Amino acid sequence: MVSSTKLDLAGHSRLTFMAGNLLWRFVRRLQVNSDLDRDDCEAVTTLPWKLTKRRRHSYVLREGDLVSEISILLEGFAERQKHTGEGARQIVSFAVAGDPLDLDCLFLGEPDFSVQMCTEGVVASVRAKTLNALIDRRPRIGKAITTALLADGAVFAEWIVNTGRRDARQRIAHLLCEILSRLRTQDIAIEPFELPFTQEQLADATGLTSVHVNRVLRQLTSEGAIRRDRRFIHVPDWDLLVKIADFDPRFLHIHERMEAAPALEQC
Amino acid sequence: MVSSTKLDLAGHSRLTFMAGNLLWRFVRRLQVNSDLDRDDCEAVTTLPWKLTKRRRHSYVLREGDLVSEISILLEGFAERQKHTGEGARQIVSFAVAGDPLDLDCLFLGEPDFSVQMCTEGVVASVRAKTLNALIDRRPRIGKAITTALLADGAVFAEWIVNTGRRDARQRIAHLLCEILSRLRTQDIAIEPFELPFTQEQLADATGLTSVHVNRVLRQLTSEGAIRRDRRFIHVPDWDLLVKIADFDPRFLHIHERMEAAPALEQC
DNA sequence: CGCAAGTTTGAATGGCCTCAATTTATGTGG
DNA sequence: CCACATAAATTGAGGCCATTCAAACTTGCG
Repeated sequence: MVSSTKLDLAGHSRLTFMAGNLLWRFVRRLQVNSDLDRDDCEAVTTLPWKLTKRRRHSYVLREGDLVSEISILLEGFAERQKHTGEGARQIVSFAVAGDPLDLDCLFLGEPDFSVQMCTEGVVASVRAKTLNALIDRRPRIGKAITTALLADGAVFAEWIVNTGRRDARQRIAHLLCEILSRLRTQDIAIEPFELPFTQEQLADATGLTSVHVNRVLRQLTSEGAIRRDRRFIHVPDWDLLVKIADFDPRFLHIHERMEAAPALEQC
Repeated sequence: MVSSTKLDLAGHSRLTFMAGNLLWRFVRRLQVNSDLDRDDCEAVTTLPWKLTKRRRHSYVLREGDLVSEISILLEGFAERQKHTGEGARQIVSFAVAGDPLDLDCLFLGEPDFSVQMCTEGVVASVRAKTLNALIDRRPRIGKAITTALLADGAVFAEWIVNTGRRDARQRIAHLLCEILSRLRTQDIAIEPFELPFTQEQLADATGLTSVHVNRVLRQLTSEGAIRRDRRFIHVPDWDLLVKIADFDPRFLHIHERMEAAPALEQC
């Protein structure tokens, strides 16, 4: 087991100390698809990360921004979104703790999307140059990053299927299944699961309107697939939800390699 | 300007010679996003590629296949598709000459999609091991491959926007604009543009039915945005089509670096 | 030339949208 | 801790875009 006591960051302010801990979530995310040894992991966590507390609805990145820093979500939820020329919004992915928010810009440059916080949360950022240097120094980390980004791409493809070929009820159920599955790989979601998305966010992620999402949520509730409490959604019957959603988790490319990951300390 | 006369492959059988020529299309595709010097380019083209002529509708790859070889499309059109549990098909991307077909499997392993030829065409394949070794030997090529794959991911994201937030007329117009833009980077499409997709393929790519695609195509024709001749679609008024489609090519991440690419000989 | 694949057209249906109003939650300042 | 303002959720009525079903027609291919 790796403790965080060796981090350069130890001894700083409480926030900084927590940061060192939280960064393991990013490492764990990389390890979902790749094998990284102890040295690799420490090389990642000991980069000069800058931690920022973010408020709900704040923008981490806007379309067209110059990306000189790369951001990782360590706590909370965020969304990646695009807009049509007519102003309609489409959410193209959600990020949970551990997920990179704009890492693909390291390769592609200028982003054609925005990233906005769904909840308050914590974001770690590091200079793109620094991260590039690390990748050059440690090809295995570069490969792990590439693989993680391509796994995100596979999720994009499934979203195309979701909006293109499933009805509203299936779309929403599928989205819920996906988010919950991804949370589990980070040991974040303990039953009962809770999701902090507004109905408008669910609508913009599924290509529906918030009015219709409201009606579908009611239907899913009456079916017993979900239970609701204010903005939070519980899933009392996972199997039922999976069945409704036509959910096959293979597109997530989650390899069961968690035993190799260091335990995530409580913060 | 770089000519291809120095290729090792020159002097082989006609097919092999053509192959060497055609492989520059893949190199050019990589150069859309990355800088590769002469040595890098030759390192790619001189890999032990195996060329295969493919018939229309044949499968290059099926979901769940073991991917021991990586395939590149050198001529023709192909589609990447997924299926829902209920059997509905959704096309998640089209490939044009030069595009990799399953290169992401090099990182992700088992594919969760199928690849099928839309037209007859030529596919180059090489052992995954061999390509991996090349990437390890030449990190710049690895980075170019990563970047090209992430650009494909950005196209996925735009497809989510397309199916989620545009109406049928815009969706089809947008798809046509995308394909034509990508063909141009390969100097393949000379006016008048021609597209070989069936209406069912357009439907499965846009989340519509073929019946409705037929009606929308007629509308686009009556508007003067396209002209049709059997299975082929001409675009007499590019600007009009772009306007209808709400098409902003930035999501394609095509950097105008074509002058650095070698001229593509006629075959 | 004949079958299969693809296109075209019509009619009826329905899933989801639009518009609009009301109720309930959330958050902020005093 | 209440009052207020704002954000989010809820509900109803009406309408349209795209679907479904079905049939005729055209093109492609062996």
